[in-house]
Amino acid sequence: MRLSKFPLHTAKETPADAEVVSHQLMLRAGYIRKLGAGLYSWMPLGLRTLSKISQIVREEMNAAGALELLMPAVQPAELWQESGRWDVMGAEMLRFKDRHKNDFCYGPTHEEVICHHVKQDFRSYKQLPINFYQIQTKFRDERRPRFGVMRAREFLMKDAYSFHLDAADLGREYYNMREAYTRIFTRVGADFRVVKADSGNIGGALSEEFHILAGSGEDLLAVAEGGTYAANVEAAETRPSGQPRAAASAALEKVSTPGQKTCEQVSKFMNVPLTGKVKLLVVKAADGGLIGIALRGDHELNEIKAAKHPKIASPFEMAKPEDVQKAFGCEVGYLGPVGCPIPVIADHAAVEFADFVCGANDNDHHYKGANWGRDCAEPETADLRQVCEGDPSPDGKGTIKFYRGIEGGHIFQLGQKYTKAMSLSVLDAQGQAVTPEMGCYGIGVSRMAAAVIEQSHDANGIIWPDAIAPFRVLICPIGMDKSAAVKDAAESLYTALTQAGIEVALDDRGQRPGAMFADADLIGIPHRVVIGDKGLANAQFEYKQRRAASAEMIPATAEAVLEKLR
RNA sequence: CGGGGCGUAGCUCAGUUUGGUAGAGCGCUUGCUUCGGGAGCAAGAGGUCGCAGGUUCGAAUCCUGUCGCCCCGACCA
Repeated sequence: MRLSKFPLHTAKETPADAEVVSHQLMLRAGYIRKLGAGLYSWMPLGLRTLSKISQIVREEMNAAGALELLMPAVQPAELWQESGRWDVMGAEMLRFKDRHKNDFCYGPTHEEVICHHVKQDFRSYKQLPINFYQIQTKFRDERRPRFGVMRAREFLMKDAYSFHLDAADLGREYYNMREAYTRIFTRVGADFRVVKADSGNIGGALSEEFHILAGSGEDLLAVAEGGTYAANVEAAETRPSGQPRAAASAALEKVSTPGQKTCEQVSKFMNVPLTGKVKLLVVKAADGGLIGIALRGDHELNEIKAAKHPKIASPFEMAKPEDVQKAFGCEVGYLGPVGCPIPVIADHAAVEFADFVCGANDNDHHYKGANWGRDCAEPETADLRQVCEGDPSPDGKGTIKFYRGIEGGHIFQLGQKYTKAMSLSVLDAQGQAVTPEMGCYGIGVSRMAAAVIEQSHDANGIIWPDAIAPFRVLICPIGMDKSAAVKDAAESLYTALTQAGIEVALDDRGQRPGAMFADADLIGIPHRVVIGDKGLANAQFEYKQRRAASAEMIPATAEAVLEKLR
């Protein structure tokens, strides 16, 4: 590609509304342009990278035995009513009517549609297993789109759906996809981790996320140092310590603690560590009433775990302060398990110590020397808290450390949730109707481009891995319009590399060197060849890898350049 | 959804408090000089000041409405 014929709209100044580095650089380098909130056009330069990621995904999905198809982005409401998600999805799903006043949505995902098609054409166990995928534009009306294409409303996604006769075969395909994803993320050049995940409102049993590690990531990951455990903190388990609780040694004593409402305040006021306090949260119970959740003073509730507890309402909802006042006769801030008027579930860690401090269920008062079993009932326990950095890994191997990550892929074993809802069945070898097991596997293709930039950039701009760079090599001729030697050398190198199948760009815009170098660094082309009279006098090109600190001189031949690309 | 902020040239922003002929830098066009890390000089082009209504002799500026965009929050015992 000759840059004189290619729209390279780079900017020196950082756009005002871009917060994260990838968004800033993609705008400055002209990869994307914004159309509206969470809506971006991919300009020719950006589309080259986006297409490369798509192609890697496509190649690995094909190699893994999945079959590409393409479904409509617009979907009729009936399918969603059938699965029961028309009412569940909420405002995130963009809905509209056609001219006949029929309801439609712009597909946020395609479980319903693929189930519909499998139902149309699949009758026999002999036709299973099958894995369909597509690379397609999705729309999710995010409550708050941000970070450019990283959390856009419209985005490019690879979504795959597999169908199986039994759970064992689903498990096999799940690991097949896990392997394919690992190859995809590796080829794209990302530093990533596979972590256990919460399956969210998609449902299903087992699920894992592929996270691209970056400090700006929206997700917090709990990874075991010195072990293999890794999970999104949303899903990271905690385990009882296994240490027996010390015997009660102090008498229960009510203490005046005027105005001390938070754990931190009480801890400081009474001079006890946060780890010696039990806090009580009041939430909506599954039966419509209220239920207390006891946590150690320094721990935080994991709402996702709470919502999964059979006695706690799902979706999770904190009790209103008025309702707490009515039930306890005191303000939120003085609640505790001793003399608690509602049932209590405790996190494991909240029952592992004796002589604790807690709210007295009386304004401006706390208890000290409180003990489970003596001053209040031994509560039911469960894993309800957020994992902490430094916790032992739940599998016993290693210690938890936190990382930030950008979710680039997510794989699920859905089981029969959708196949059942959509009344899908095939006949097995015995002629019996069987509901297939289903898996689904997504990759945020457009997000991945931004995530790689978050991970790979410097003060001058993007640093693309070779595999997804819009061009692998950029030729910068110095004084091309003045020097016939430079022009000839640049043209013949350009031709030779093109013929060798290398994606090469020739900066024939007639820019000054500084401007060419600044653009080269900003758009992040991994290999740069500078051709000038000085070098040619010694039969040399200057070669520089984008990531390298300095350039080197190489023989002025296409072979020498190709050698550098190997 | 709640809170805060911003809409003025392609981009980044002044100007609004205190109403009086629309500004700068970058970018763009032309010419000359320059030419190894975003050149210099000169001459230009480019804005119904988000939109609608109102107040006023006069509105980018004041008032009302509206649309768009951005940020923060949605863990509290």
